Amino acid sequence: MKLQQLRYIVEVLNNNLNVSATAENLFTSQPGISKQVCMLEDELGIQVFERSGKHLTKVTPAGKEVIRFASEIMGKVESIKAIASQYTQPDQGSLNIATTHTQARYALPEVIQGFIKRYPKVSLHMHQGTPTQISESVVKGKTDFAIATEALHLYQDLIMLPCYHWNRSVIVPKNHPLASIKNITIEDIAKHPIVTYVFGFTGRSELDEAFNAAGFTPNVVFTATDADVIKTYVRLGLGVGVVASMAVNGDDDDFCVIDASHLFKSSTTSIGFRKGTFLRDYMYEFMVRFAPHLTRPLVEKAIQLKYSAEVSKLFEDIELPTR
Amino acid sequence: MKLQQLRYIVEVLNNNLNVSATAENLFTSQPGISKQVCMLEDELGIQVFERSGKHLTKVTPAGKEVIRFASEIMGKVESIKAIASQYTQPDQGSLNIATTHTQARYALPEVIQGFIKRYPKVSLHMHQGTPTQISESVVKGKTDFAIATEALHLYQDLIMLPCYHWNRSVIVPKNHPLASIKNITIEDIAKHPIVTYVFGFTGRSELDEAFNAAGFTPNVVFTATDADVIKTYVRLGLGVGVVASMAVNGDDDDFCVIDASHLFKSSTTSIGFRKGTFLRDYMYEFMVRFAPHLTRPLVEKAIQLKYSAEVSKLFEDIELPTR
DNA sequence: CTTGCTTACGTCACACGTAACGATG
DNA sequence: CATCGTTACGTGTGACGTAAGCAAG
Repeated sequence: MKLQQLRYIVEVLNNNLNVSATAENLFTSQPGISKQVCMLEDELGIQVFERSGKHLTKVTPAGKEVIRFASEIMGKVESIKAIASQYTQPDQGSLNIATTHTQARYALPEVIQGFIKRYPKVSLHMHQGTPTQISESVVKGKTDFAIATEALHLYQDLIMLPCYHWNRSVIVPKNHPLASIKNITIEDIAKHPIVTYVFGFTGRSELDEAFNAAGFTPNVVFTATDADVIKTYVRLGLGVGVVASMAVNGDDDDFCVIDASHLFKSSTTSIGFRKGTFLRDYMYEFMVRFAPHLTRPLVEKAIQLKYSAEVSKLFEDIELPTR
Repeated sequence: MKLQQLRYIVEVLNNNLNVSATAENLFTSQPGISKQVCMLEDELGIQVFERSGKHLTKVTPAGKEVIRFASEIMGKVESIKAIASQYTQPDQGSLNIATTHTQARYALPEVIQGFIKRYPKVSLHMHQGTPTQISESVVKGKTDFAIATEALHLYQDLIMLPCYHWNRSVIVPKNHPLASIKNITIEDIAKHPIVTYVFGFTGRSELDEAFNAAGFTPNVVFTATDADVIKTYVRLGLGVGVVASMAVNGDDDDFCVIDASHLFKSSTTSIGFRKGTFLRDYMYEFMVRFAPHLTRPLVEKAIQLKYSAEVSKLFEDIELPTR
């Protein structure tokens, strides 16, 4: 059994069982991969992939389990390299952050600015995507951190640490009837068409929940994955916008911004990373900059835990900031 | 980076930094290992081992971390092999159990008899040792299961599942003064010299605790690691024996056996295995035979957890047998 | 007929073993 | 001087790339 063979089966799966594509991505020859995969299967005495003729059609049950372990092994190999770099070039390396537009646009800029100043030699990459894509990218080891409000908790192989709570605001054009109402209610909003986040994004579920609880059905006429787009359509008069408050804290003085923290349950944004991987010093530093309560000892303690319930417990007594 | 290189550094550490000894154990040449270790160090750009001249003296801090990951990788490599065997020869394989004399002699025979009958092709190996040796042997991946009352909980990389409670009995020769006392107390026992387990073995700590709590100092004149030896010395009139009740449930009619379950806190024997390894079907089967409440779904649930506190919680509502 | 996996074959790296060398205690 | 790790060198396995063969949609 060779490390390459394990890498190959993992990557073949990541490339939808297309060996040719895998070969291109790994900058090697297609027969090379094919042969190594067969040799591994021979050595193990099992098929990892099912074949119809000469095409790989799917992964066998045994293959799934093997690939799962193989993937963990590759992760740990990366960790060993990271350990080495940590000792040879503590201030150099790369930091890949997978996150949503909301975080990238409103929560992260300041943190990243400070981080880059402190670690100018670390090359920082932002990968934007849906919460699901984000989580999977971290699980697969393509990115180091996932930062999102949704979906992270669905992945058992992620360690997920709460960072901050945030609330929503309602935005309407200045001449809109809602602009003059005091103590706005769900009922008030329900009378108007709504423009907000796509389902599965940026705490969208809390919105639906609040309407449900109040006995109304929200008339969502338009959804987008980011607040900038939502704002644009609110400006066009398409409806009432419901967005994260941090997205309207700035200089949007062509809007009327109505705080809605009393209407919707606050959401929590978390940072997640892959279980069992080594974290560079600068990664700890990034976390504490993003969420000051995530000190290194606390994070290390959380890493020891595995079950999300235990992690929640650890954070029970910690006051998270609200933005 | 090659799997062998990782195996080599792990094994060199296991052999107390003696490369020659490592080579012998791995049935390969000493220069081969030496070279691969150097090559790995070159590739990583760090020293794994500190050298004084040409002797390996100790492991560098970076080396410790690297070896930790390397060891996990080797464990997962074994898991992949186990998965393959599970699919090719579900009833064949090996089962290595590390345990203490008490378990091997009194708790396991029946279970093992049944197990061998069900899985005649599985080769079963018992490794006797101190609780510490047992735990380490599992942590290092040399054995599959650790079964013991003590020390297991000290190892973070072990998943440890409670199996059964057990109590102690006092044994004295038939003509001994204690033989005629009704409702025996700690005070009664404290008047006599005591023969019991070595510290760190078979729930010895509970014995000291009980004496302490009652305000007496036990006069322990002789300790042994197993009940058979203890019995022998009780027969010689050396003192009063305090042993696990399961060790005297048989045909020891030359003794007076006095139940002492009201005097000492009961102990719990656990089974432990290495975190993150694949368990063969027959391993699950072994566990459920040893401790009927350890059904496969329950064990799988426990595997998901990582923190011992969570495991304890999982078993809170489960009634363990007492022997 | 195109896409895509496998087989065949030649080349080159490299893992391993033997033997000699050198350092430590 | 005995133990033990490194260096030197020769050999053979095997990983990889190129080219040809062949099944599926």
